[in-house]
Amino acid sequence: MSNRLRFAPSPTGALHIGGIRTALYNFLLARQKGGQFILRIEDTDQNRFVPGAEEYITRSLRWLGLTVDEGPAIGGPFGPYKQSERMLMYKDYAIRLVEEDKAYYAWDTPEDLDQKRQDASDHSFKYDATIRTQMKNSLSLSKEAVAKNLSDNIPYTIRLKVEPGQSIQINDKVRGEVVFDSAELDDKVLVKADGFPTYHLANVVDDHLMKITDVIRGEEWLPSTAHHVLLYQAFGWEDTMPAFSHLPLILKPNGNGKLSKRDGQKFGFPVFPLAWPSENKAEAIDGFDSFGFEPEAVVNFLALLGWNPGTEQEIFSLDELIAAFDPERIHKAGARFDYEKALWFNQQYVHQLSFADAEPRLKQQGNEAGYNLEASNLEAVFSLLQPRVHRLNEIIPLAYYFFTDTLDFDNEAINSKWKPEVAPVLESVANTLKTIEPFTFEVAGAAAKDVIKESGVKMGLVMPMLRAALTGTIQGPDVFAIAEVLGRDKTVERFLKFAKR
RNA sequence: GGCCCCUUCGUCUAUCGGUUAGGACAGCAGAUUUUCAUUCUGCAGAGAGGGGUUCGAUUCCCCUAGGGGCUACCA
Repeated sequence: MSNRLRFAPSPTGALHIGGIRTALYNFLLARQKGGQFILRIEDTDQNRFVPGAEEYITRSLRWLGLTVDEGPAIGGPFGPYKQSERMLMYKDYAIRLVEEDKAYYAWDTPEDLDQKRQDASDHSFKYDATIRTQMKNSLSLSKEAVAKNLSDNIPYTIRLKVEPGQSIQINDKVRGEVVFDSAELDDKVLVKADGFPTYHLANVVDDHLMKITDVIRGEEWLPSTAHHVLLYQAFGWEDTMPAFSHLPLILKPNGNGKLSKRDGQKFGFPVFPLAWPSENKAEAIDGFDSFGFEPEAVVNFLALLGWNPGTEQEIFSLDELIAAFDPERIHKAGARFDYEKALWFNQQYVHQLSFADAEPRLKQQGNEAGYNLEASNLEAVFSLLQPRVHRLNEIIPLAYYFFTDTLDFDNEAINSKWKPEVAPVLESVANTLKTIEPFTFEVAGAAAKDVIKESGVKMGLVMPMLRAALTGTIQGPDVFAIAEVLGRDKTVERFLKFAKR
């Protein structure tokens, strides 16, 4: 049987890059093994549901090129793929466990439990074998009381009956053998009082029903994996239990703890693939897309955050990643998010971009900035600026002087270098360029340099002013390369105008 | 507090007992670009600490320290 992997986010908001990396690793292994990559929406918590989150997840995966084989939008042989649409079955599975004495009904209210937690001095309260006979459940109550509670429809939870004295061994692809003592485990809630399953139940049932073979998920799930193993055993599914790989967490760039939503806003870099639009501006969040990142670069960067193939190759296409990926080479320790390195990866991809790839986006960015791009040679502009930027969306602002005649002069920098004797030189350069043929950067450049030399004014004084005349700033691409793209008329006009400033 | 995981340059990492501990990002210096960016070259920079095992430990084991996760009727 082929490998079946799933990415199972809960739609509680924008997906951050930790989740994206999890999705990516699942995708890579599925593709490498010729198996299926499944999207399952785990929306069993009604309170945390966020409208639009599921759609955001779908859009993010599409943007990154992680195509889904089975999922809510496209269906598949094991659907539905949204847990809220699979509601009825979970409880039946749990009740089956109750009937086999592997789980039980519990009528303790959240208030009861809170009280118990407060009564215990530290964090010592644990709903487990040592305490369950003192609680309100179908193990401690008389048969009659249980029957009455049930017939009275008093809301209950169903808890897994964890028997102490067992050693639960997990063979994790990343971490090796991890052992838990069942005496340390609590009787996890399987079904909540509202009838919804908890993650633990729904996850195990669905992974079994959807024939999932490999579970790749975040490290935060490692402790509860012991419960999941117990569940597989309770259901008699241990033979088809998936292989587990628990991923290291992505940490804050500096300081302690895992990367959070807030870090993006705090440090000024994206932590989400796509921008999360919101009418409330304070809630709107930037994404790698709105920062001008290439999806391929994000994939490449994330793939190498916590995993590497053991070679010195750094740039990987998605296909190369699929070929090279190996869960056993996933690093164990958490990895700090490094925005500078992400930028570097993006630069590598931006420099590889063809004009055909870039053109539609440049046009859109130009239009959004209010420029009319039609009059200029966008392809030439692109090739001039491409090697200079880390992100595609830096080009239009940097190249604004090709799209407007209203220059934004950097007067502070210009005035500090301006000498009056430069003005006549600018004029003679302009006059020379009026007739020079052909108007290319080599020919025009050579001619202009001759004029400057003859004038006796230092080259270092004139050149910055030529650039300032064309662009408004004293840094940027080669002056005559700009001039060629700008064309003879505009070049001459700007030189003359600047000479009279 | 308890349980579990982790620990190589500032950061991401290679090394599967014997290496001048390699690479990348960032940093610094130089070259190119009469600017800036790019590009190229070079420099600097690491095995948390302590015990073992071994002829030999970054590598295996233990302890300590530090970091992280979990400890919800959230996922």
